[in-house]
Amino acid sequence: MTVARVIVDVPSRDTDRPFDYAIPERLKDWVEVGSRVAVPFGPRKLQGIVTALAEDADADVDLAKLKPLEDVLDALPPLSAELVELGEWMSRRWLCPLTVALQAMLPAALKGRSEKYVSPAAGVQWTDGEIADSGGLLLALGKGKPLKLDALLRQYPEQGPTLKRWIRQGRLEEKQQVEDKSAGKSVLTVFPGPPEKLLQAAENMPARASKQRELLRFLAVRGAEPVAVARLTEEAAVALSTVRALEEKGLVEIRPVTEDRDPYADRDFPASSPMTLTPKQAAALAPIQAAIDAREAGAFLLHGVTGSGKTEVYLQAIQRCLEQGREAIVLVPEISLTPQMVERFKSRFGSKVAVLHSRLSNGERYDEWRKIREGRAQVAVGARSAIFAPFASIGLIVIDEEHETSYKQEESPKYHARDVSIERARQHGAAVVLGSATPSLETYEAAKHARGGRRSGLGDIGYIAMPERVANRPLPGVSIVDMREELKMGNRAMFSRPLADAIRDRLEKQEQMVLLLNRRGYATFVMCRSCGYTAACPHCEISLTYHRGSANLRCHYCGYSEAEPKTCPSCESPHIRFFGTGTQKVEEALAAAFPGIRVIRMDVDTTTEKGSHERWLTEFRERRADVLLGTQMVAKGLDFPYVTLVGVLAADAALRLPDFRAAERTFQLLTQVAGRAGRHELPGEVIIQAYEPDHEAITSVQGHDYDGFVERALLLRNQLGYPPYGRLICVTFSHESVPMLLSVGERFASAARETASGMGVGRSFDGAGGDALEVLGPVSSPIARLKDRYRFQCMVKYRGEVDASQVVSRALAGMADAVKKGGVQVSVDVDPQMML
DNA sequence: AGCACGCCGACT
DNA sequence: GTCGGCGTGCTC
Repeated sequence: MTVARVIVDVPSRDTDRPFDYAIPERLKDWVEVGSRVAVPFGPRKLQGIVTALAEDADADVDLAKLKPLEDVLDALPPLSAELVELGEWMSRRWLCPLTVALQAMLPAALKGRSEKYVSPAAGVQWTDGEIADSGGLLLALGKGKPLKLDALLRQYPEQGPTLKRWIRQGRLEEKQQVEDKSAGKSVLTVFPGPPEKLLQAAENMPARASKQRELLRFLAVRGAEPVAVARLTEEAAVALSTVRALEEKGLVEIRPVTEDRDPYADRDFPASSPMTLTPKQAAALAPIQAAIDAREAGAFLLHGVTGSGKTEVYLQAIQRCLEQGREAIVLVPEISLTPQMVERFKSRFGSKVAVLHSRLSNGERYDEWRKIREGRAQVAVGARSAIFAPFASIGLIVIDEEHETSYKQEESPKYHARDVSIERARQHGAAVVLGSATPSLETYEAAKHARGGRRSGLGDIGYIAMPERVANRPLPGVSIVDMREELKMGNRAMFSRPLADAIRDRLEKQEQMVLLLNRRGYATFVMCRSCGYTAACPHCEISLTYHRGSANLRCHYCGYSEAEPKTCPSCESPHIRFFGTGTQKVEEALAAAFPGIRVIRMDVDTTTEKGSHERWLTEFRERRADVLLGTQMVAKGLDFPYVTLVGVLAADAALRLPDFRAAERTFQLLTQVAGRAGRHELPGEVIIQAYEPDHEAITSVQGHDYDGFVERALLLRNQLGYPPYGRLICVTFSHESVPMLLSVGERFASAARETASGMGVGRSFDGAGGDALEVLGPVSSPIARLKDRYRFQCMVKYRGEVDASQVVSRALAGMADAVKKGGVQVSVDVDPQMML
């Protein structure tokens, strides 16, 4: 008998293995590897994914005792055998439960949690007293429709015990159902009759019915194409009743239609055709096309300076891929997934493109996802999770701005889309293109062998350089201003004199500017100038940040907030002040120094509203503002022809963060933002303000010297055993009690060391070459407390061909019971990107 | 992760 | 005596 092997949706180590189920006759034709199913699991009902079909049950389970699958939840399995396999690989690679990996591949609409419903059992008598005492609960239930248990508990909190007792006594019936939120939205749609008939009817319409006559003529001209009621009433400027009146006369038909919510339906994308490539672009495209033609997995680093025309290379590579009947995935960092970006792909490939980004509603994203799943789209453009686009035959995966940290997911599964892309490409025989002006050191090092270096963890990566801008436009001139000198000269303003002069100059010429406030490490926090007290979250070891709008202090980690203090809570001094600089303050300073200046401020506060990001950029593009001021989000991918000045405030703010990638990040950010200037006819200029102007991360930007910066950085990484030469796994333990954490941490550290030496891995990390693994810690985490739990971490640092994931998972398995009993939470981050 | 089963304190 | 506290063990 064929059985279904199912991974149930319970994200824990205990249940991280397949459970076997019998397949009832009625579901036989529907169950496949990758099917989403509802299964009974103990006393409850859960969602699961079929990961295999087997001829016989697992050895230690009785075949006769298997429970049957309850339902197959989709007509078309949401995952394929290939994606299930990819999930298994992820689970091993990033040490997460398989269900967590699989879940990451599904659109939110399919992550149906199971819900409990309650209804009165048939034939049960209720006394008047019970009905009265239940405070309306029984009356609500008496309406016949089963109600959600958790909603009832929320609505009638005092009735909780009574409710549970009745369920136990069987007087109330409890049913559990796996919810299916996947049903498409239905839209009321008008189906007009033939135009001649409509025109004739318009003639015969009584004189008073002018609105109906107008509508009939409108429809006749518009044609027989069905149209949504809401759209029609808007376009024709008529009331719903007018449309209904035509329906009653049998002139149009109205019925609900389940249709895709195309978020770009109301936008026209002018068609674009492939541009003639520059010789450099053509030279870059050739090896990529050759790899696509060869249908063998392979990866390239496309190292092109800002403005070198990488996107056109992507587009033509995708073109080749589509010509072969294969599909393509394009990953873009979330914040540069702007309409500008989308437009380029939509213009070239039209309806073949599905767009996946976080600003879509769950329903909209599900519709885009379905276009891919059902073969109606061949190109997926999206943020990180689009790497799981359910294509059948991928020919090309592009990762634009591959150095961006947003490709690493910070929650479990803590995967890196770059690594996933290489594994997926291996399964499909596809080409991977990693594009960047400032490649991550990992990628750069992996590509080095192609320039005469050696191999590394990412495997063999080809190297393609595009060192010049299109049309030989020069890279912008970069000057660095030493803010300490400015201070010495008596300038205490936010803007140095060179920057202020340049701003004034651009205002005069009516050109545009981008101002970047590097706020990481410079967050606005509250400090008492008398005693040095700083406001911190009482649950997390985190400074509270000041929010002017609501006049309160908030914790960015747990959401805790308190009123802004008037006096210091510690010494009662009134000299308590807000430190650091926010974009608001810069905006005010700009207005004061340059009267009449028009500023668009973009940061988390002004771009949370849906579509606001796009609106601001459009406004700036149309030159209705002089300055685009913002944090990191103004640094990426924007392309405005009239931007001739880029200013950076506090360029070195993040340099001293305790993260070994601090310099790399700073250099990348500065280079990226510098690239926003002078991308078209007008030449660009960049002014960087810094307190540490001699730091290499800053001076290298001046010379546009990526290679030099990176070579020196790599040397340092090699000496210290940091990535890409050594690799890291960060294991964090959290608990209310510090002694408990210390003991668990010590146990882990010694277990990991023992496991490693049992596998024949040495500990010495000094000297060159060879396999080695060392365990650092336990030490207090950079975030020492979060939501009232203390945090300690151990860092596993290793080099060579060590299976360190295996070491960590074995060490943790050996202490699983102690960890569980003690209530210690463990979180593992393989290849952590953020050391904070 | 839930959820049930199971074994100990404060109430009708 | 019972209701309910949460320790522990299982889920095909």
